[in-house]
Amino acid sequence: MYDKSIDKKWQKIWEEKNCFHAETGEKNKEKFYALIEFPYPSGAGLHVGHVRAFMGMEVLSRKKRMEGKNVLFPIGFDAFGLPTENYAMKENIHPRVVTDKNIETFTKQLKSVGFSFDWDRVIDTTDPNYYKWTQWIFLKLFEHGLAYKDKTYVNYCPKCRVILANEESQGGVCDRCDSEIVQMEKEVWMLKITDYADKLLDGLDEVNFPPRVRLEQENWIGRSYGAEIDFKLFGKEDILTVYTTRPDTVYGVTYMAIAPEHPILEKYKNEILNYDEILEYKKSAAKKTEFERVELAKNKTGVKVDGLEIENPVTGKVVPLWVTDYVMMGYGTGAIMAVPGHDTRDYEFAKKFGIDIIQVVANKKGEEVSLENEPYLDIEDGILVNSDILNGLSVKEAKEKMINFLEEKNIGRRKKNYHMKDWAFARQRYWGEPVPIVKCPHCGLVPLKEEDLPLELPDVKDFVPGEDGESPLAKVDSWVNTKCPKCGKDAKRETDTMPQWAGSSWYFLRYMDPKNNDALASKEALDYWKQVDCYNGGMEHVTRHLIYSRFWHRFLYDIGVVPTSEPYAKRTTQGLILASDGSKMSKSKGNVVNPDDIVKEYGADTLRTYILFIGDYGMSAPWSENGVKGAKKFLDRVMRMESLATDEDIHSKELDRELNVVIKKVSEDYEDMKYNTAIAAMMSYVNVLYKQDKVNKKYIKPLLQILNPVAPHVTEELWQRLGFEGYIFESKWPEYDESKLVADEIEIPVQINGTVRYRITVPANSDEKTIEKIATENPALQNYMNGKEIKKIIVIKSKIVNIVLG
RNA sequence: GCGGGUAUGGUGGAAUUGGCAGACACGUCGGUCUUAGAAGCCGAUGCCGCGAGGCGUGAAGGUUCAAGUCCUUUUACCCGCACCA
Repeated sequence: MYDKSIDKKWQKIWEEKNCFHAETGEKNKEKFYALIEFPYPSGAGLHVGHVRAFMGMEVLSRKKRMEGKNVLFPIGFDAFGLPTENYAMKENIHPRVVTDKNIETFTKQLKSVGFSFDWDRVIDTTDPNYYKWTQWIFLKLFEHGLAYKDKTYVNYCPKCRVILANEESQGGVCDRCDSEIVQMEKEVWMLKITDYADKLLDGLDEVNFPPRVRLEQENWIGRSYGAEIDFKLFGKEDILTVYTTRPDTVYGVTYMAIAPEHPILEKYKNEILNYDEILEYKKSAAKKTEFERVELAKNKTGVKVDGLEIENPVTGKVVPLWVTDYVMMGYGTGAIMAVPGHDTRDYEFAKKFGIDIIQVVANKKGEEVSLENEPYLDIEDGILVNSDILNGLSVKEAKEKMINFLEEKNIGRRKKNYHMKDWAFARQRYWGEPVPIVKCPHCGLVPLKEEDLPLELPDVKDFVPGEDGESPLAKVDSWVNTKCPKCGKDAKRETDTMPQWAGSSWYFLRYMDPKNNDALASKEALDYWKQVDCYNGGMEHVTRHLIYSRFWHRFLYDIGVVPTSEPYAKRTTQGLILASDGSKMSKSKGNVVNPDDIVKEYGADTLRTYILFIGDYGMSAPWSENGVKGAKKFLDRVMRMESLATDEDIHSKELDRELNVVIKKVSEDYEDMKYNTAIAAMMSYVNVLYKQDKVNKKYIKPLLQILNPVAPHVTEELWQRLGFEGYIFESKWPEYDESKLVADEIEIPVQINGTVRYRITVPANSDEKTIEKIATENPALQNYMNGKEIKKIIVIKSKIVNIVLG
């Protein structure tokens, strides 16, 4: 029986021996850096989802160590953030105290599952010795013009009283509390991630990410190729620049449209005859929630601007200007050239407001098509018509020709555009890294000197943020008031803190050298560990943490701090664990499974084995209490092999084969993260051993070794009981013997017209001719002949025979 | 609306990429052990049929000697983005 009391015994030994510590710079071993997304230490404690997410790399790490690699498998805590702060406010405890307590709980829980982390390298993003370097990177970004302060429209969550990045307000709701986001104009710190859009896209070619991860990042960055065109305000000096991906359709422009927030409205308010009406529209548009905007998408609204007209610089044609909220200030230039003939939105708008619709792209034969009910969108093989110099060209040719024309005439230019926006990098909260910048009335924004880092959070009693997005730090006069590092005169500190994603954007570098006081990590450590070899985490971080950290890392590479351009060579993802009814586990539904309970009742190895056996690692799967019992039963059977084991000289060709097959299968499946089938193969092997009265220990020893990464406590215990030398975790990974994988004779199914009818036994390496002969000579064939003749025989060596009768 | 994914027994899930569908496990049934139960061990278990046999991978077509796997059409659910100009 697997008695859970052995868990503690081995965990104590591993801890005392410090077995899983990785030494930087070891020359005679190949390095392997396995990374898991470090947890946020919430009060809820460890979740079975964490265990699944960590187990993938845990198995790989233990295997690689046995294969003689120098494995870095670290753990830490991403501890800044709102939940801790909210809890601290509610209970009136300092977030430092809450964080320390939660980290302690997590640590205990992680150790009770038996994870083989390097506990000497634990990091905590809220430790000043850590965030000193988060601030240092910020200063470098500032120095290189990638951190700037700007007054823009930002996403604001009224409930959390905090500004959110685009990535944190997907779908128009707050990442944290699901409240509706409002747009607010505010001056905040931004990081110029858009400068890195191309590098982030191109870098995807250098790494091994799952296709859907790659795709989501590509879509999120959203690069498009097109042109900017400078339209003229008719009779004025000003121009109205638009961005379009379809410069070929410029002859089809019948009106122009701008976002309600477009500055040109303010500038020309004295000449706009219906300015009041437009202001009214602007107000009502701002009031619409994200939800309403999407819901009402089909019903376009807008107001015509009386008093301003726009001249098409290519055709000279003058068209009306409209204000509409289907044009966004945040994308392109906030203004579009509307081509209702070939754009769905423009078409709907034109139909509703009775604006002309002109066809400029015809089908591939050059025939115009009816625009009665819908726009013509087939750009694949369309031919340009009604377009003067572009007539007769394909869409692709016309685009090129028009862009060249625009650049020649200096009325436009080739332009790439991105969906991704700059990163709003400020939170109006206490529990975050202070921004190391001083606001000086004389010198402007002045960075702190490097030697003055870390800029520590002041110890305060009141963490409640102000009503209108004011940071609680603003209330701490003694901290806010300081001297300008440049001129020495009175100045004030920046009171916003960094967002939660700051600390996690570089933590994988700190693991390489976690206690260094002179650099984020030493050059020696960075050069040795280079980059993460395999990084496992959730899909939910693909457009947040994974983009942010790739951005920071690429920046650090560009300024010569790190030796590789990409932080993660390979990315893998685990699926969700659902509740037993298939719904999501959630605190409110009360269906969360606590790993502690499983460890206490069934032992750590049961939890580990079950979670890996639950299904395909990348797919979600429902929790099953019976499944847990099944895993326990398997481990019990493994333990009971003790009574099967013998030193007697019993050998079997069949067992030799089974053993070599299972070693091969499990070794390969672990690498492919197919843990469920690896465990199934080991179960089958155990079933085979149970058929024997006695089993020589040589058939058990390698099984324990390949099972060790999954069930380290059980295998370590049985290893010791069977008297094998040393500890199993430091034994050498077993190799399989290729020559022993195949049996002497194999059974091959024979199909008649595609249905299996009988089986034949042939020598393992028989050729097609021999197999055909044995198959056709089998008397069973006669039962199916019935006067028919053999039309064809297909023989697939060592797999199948199909005899076609007719 | 666009992009991606999934669908296989009573259940969770396998299936060298076109070659025995249902590995492994749960559940159920039977046997064994026991005074009895539990645990263990052994066996059976896709569906219909007494049987020969037939039918079976969301649905409908197709290609092929052979299809869960490839093609065409389609349905449901999940995930991501969303007026992307």
